[in-house]
Amino acid sequence: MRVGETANAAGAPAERGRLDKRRAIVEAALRVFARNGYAEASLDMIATEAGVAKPTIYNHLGSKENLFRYVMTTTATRSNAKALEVLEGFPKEAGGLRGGLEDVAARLVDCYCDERSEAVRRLLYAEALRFPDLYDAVRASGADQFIEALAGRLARLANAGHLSIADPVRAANQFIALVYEELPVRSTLGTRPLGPDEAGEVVRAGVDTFLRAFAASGGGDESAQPPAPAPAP
Amino acid sequence: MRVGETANAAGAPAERGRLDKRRAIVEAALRVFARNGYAEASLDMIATEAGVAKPTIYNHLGSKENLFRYVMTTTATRSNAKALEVLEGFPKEAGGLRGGLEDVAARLVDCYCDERSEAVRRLLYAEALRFPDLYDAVRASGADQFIEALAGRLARLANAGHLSIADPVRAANQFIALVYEELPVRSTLGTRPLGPDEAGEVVRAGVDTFLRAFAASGGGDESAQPPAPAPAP
Amino acid sequence: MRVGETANAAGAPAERGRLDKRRAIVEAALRVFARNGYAEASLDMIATEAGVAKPTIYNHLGSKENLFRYVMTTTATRSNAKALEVLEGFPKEAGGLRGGLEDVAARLVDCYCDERSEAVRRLLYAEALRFPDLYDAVRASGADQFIEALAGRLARLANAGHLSIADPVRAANQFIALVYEELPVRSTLGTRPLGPDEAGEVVRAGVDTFLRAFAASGGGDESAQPPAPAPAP
Amino acid sequence: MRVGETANAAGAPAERGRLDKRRAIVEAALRVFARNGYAEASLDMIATEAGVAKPTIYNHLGSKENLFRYVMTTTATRSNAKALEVLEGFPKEAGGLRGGLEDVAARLVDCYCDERSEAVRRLLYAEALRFPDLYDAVRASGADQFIEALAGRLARLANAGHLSIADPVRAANQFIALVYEELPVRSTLGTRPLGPDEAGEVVRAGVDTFLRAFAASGGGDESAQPPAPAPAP
DNA sequence: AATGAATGAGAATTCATTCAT
DNA sequence: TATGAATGAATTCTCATTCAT
Repeated sequence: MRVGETANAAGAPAERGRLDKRRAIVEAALRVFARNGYAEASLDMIATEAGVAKPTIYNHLGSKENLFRYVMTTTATRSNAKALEVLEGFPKEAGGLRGGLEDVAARLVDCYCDERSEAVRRLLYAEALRFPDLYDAVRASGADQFIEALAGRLARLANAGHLSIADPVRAANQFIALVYEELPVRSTLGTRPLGPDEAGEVVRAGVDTFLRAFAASGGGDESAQPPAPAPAP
Repeated sequence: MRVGETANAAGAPAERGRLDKRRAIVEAALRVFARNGYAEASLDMIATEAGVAKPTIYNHLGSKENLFRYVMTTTATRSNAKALEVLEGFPKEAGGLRGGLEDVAARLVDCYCDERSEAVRRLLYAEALRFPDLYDAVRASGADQFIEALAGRLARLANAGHLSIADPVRAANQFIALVYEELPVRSTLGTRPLGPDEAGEVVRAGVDTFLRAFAASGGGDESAQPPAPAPAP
Repeated sequence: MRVGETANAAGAPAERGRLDKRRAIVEAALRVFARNGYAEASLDMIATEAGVAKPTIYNHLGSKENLFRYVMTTTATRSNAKALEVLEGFPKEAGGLRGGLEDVAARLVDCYCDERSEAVRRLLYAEALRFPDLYDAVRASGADQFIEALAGRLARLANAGHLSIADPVRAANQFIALVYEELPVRSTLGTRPLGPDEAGEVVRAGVDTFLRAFAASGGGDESAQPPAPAPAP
Repeated sequence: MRVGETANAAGAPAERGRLDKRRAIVEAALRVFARNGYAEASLDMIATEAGVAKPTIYNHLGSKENLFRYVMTTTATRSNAKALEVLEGFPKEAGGLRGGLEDVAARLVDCYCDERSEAVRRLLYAEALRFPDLYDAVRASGADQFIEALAGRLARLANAGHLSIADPVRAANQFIALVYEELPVRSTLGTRPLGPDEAGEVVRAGVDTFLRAFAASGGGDESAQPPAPAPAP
């Protein structure tokens, strides 16, 4: 039994203990990698934090590199699932469009700013050269799917005449850029907590700009926000 | 006897060699850190690549950590200087506004995609937790200055009635987000070269969205781009 | 229901499987020890190669050290039995003496060059210090018995006047030295296959020298070989 | 400066200390390898026994494997030099032939039974599979040279009519086999000291058999030894 | 100022062995 | 009886750093 396996549904009690250990290892590993980066995370730390002996990690995951890959893809997949759930609340009509977008954006940003997501993002950057394939794998199982789904939602709104969008994929990318990209800077790459509603402000401003750009021209945007007062930098 | 950089006739040869070594060390260090990350960059590699003995690095820079800080801030400062130069070409009138913005954005993106900048960005992410102060230092001496300057330029255009911007700092951030943020993904965090004009497309689309959102409402945008046909993703 | 080869009605099936496992373990162990030496042979390898679980080895043989001892003495005993069989063809008269000795020597050398014998010899050398008693045990159950038997045969020939031998044990040792000792060198200690008839040449030359030295002085050696032309080294 | 180097004649004082350390490492390594075999010799032991820190071994010799190779070839080369010296006393005339051969053989056997030689022999056997090339290298720089030299001496005696030898290389091999090969068995592969004159007896008996076989036929062997009384096995 | 040499501390990984089932 | 899982101990090797020159 090795890495890729999924638990057999009705596990024997022994199997149960085994899976507990495995889970403990993976969770500890994410924490330790997040705190220290790949190179400076030692298996000693991970073993201690997981409450298992070092060789147990090797029994389960094979090697440090493999453990890292597993932790990263697993975590990214979980994050992605949450992000996709967010899309279910995507507005489908013009009525409440702004509010709907803000809501979706806020919850999306929440996913992105989750401690684990931030950790994965930092680690991907950090190890982009050591694990070039990993970035692609994580994107494929994560952000790319999300972009596609978001593009589909935007296209529907455009088809219905509520938005004016030529290239939905690009618009999706721009949407995310507008509502999120200022935040890593403000949180020092997810290292420092954001102030209350700091994310909210960025989200509202981002959605505002997005709607200014893409709201269907004749479009009665019911609640065109008045120019907000400049927040402190 | 230490002499400044102004026409010192005599006495420099020894001092000259010393500075050469220091420069060689710093340059080698950037390359090695960029390739391997902080933890896996060994002073042996750096010393070899710089053509000096290991203790010489200590003589000049004190410690690995200090060398890293020095390399990062120095490089970031240099990058920033280039970015600020770009702003000098910023358009000041409505005529040629789109072209001017595209030009500025293109050159800015060029700076951001420079090998050294990408390396610094990756390293900042990677070591955000180990060197939390470093991120702030680099931002302060780099991107923050640039944002402020860009915000100033935008504000001038707004004052002149060419753009409609309530919060120039936020608009500056959004400008950068729109014209740049898609690129790291496409280049695998600066690890893979971009296709020809891949950056150009992103830049044009970003400026287009920016102008849709912020062009002064009555504003005769001389060349309002028609909705582009959707490019292949 | 599995039945043994003697008509034991009841009780054997489980026992049968057990013995099979034991045999599999011992055989796998010999191969693995031979390939890797004692220290670098892991019980994992042995278990895998034997097709059993690691603890099963402990159930059967107790410990790595004990397994090693058992494998070595067992194998040596088997080798010895074969060598003793060879002696049954030992010539008993002057007629065909040379041919008979060559024949015996050839078959003896064959035993010595058997893969398993070579392995045991290498392992004995390798572990002479770690298992000093093992060497004696293996000698006692192996080569020493053979020397004694060979000495007996030579003594009989001497008594019958066909050979002139003062100390039969020493002569036996010298016989073996003459017909065998060049071979380990040529086969890199049993690690490389010998060329065709490489062993044959050494054997013939050895027997020739032996007969020159020990043929009964008046002795009509029926086929005193003329000095052979020097073979290529 | 690396492995193969020989000391520069007039070493600076610093260089002197360096060479001392290197020598200490190599000598300690031979002892530890001899006691424990390759696999069970740890660099910790070697470092401790040499009185240096572990990394110093790596600085000097690069890796455990390389250290082993170096120790083996170095030691073998030294042994060989001694063996070749022995040949200088080789008898050149019929007069005193037996005594001369016995003398040479005794001193040769002394070389072979030297603690270091025995250790190298054991290690070669032990690691024949792990380091197949090493055996050849050691033979080439050691025993093979000696065999050739001995063959030359025997050929001279044959040319002069004092011996009757068809194939001198083979005769050289047989000479060594006769005077030496019984000894490893008696000393448990060099692991146990030989009794007083145990080697002497084997040597005399070996030379006796050799001369019986190869003394020039008409040859007045001045002191044809009477058949010795059989010694106790 | 620059360097060759040396080292203490710590890294990943493997192994013989033992439980609990 | 046979086994999957777990582990303490030990291995090779690397690294940042310091001396003596």
